[in-house]
Amino acid sequence: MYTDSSGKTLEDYPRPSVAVDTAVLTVDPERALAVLLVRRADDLGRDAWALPGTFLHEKERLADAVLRSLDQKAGLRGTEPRQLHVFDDSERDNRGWVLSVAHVVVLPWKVVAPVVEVGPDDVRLAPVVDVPALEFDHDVIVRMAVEDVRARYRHEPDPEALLEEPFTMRELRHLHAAVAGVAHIPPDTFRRRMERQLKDTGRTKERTVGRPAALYLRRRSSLRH
Amino acid sequence: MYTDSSGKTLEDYPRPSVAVDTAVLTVDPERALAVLLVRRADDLGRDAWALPGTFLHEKERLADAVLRSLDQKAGLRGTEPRQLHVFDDSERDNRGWVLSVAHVVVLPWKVVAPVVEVGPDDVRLAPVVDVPALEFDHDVIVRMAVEDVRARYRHEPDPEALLEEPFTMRELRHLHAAVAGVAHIPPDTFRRRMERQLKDTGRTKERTVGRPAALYLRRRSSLRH
DNA sequence: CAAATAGTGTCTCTTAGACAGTATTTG
DNA sequence: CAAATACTGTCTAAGAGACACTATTTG
Repeated sequence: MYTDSSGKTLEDYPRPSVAVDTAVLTVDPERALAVLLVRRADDLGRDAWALPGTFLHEKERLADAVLRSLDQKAGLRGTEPRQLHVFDDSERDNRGWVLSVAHVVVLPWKVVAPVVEVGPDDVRLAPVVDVPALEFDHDVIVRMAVEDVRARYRHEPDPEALLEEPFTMRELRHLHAAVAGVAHIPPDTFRRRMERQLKDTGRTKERTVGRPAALYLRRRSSLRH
Repeated sequence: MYTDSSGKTLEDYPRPSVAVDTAVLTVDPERALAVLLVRRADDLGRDAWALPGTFLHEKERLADAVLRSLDQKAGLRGTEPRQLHVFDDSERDNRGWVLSVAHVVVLPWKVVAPVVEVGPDDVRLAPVVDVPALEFDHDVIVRMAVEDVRARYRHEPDPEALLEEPFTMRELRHLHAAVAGVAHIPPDTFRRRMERQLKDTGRTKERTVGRPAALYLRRRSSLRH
């Protein structure tokens, strides 16, 4: 057995339980940024809402634990979790000493909709502007997740590949407004900022009211969808 | 004992060892951004270099473990660690399943100098442009730490409070050049960007060659120093 | 005075924002 | 044609970068 500089072995150190908790964000048809919540019986047996999470399995990767918890709790698959922060207050979970690695996952509405619409009663979406009180420090995780995603959408067109390609400038703009949480983004300046970062297909959207809109692709087309 | 939704208790889950590893960055008198390394006997008993780190104690906060490891391994105190990332490859440490929470700490040369100059032989600084091969994934941690600090210095004057107040624009500019890893920053545009974020003392530096320079304070003066 | 350093005026370029105009479709 | 939507031209303001100029000190 290898030892560290003090001659102790790994077994000589206390080990915390390690959990992952995930803010799953999506944009609903009303163009609101929303987060997925799961029902959870709290200390007193009352219903409460929390983010989906799970404890780490033996030698499991954190991202795999995130995907496993989303599959088990909400039947969601195939995503790319990003780490946000480790919550390490020893009192944060009254079951014991639990570190939680907070993650964010962004999914298209098309993927989330079936889960919350026809799925079980203990999964729901809440708009991020109106999240109910959550268990543990999950309110903080939601805030960090929203900030993270908004920062990523600030300068790049749809970095999470929420839109199906090809898409129009209008669709892209509405998506960015939803993520940013604003009602309106000026179309002309938005176009000029984004156009150089997109690939023009040369095609236009057919059978529309008004002048047909050009169709674009992301430069680095996502493998998703 | 509280249980989770599956009826299992905390003890039913495997628990990884959890470590912290820290990139301590400073700017040396030659104006190079440098990282603190500690000597470590590797698998074969040969000398190798690594970042200072330690295993978490019972219910200890991560930031406290970072401070404890810096005190023990290098005699450094009084800092504000920031989390960078959790490294979770189960094979990353051949002693067993170890999660490592990487941190970055930025310290003034005045604090680091005594440790590396008169301190023990198994602590040294390496310029970040020329870091030797490190144990584990510590090379990656150094890269992330440097990126983190550079991003923080991009738009704000000395956010880590490396300079003692008051300081001149020239001192601030040289510091920012060191952090960014460039030989020169154009003085006029640098001044215009930073001046509005500083508090002018109205005083000037005495007994200098050339016109005396104005002395500035950070707006939100640090509690350190 | 020369040398050295501090600081300013100003030009160009780029970009965001605002706003009005032109272009192309449906019905 | 009107209505609707897509797109462009152009003005203004702000900021970065470059460069020359002025200002204030020491010796």
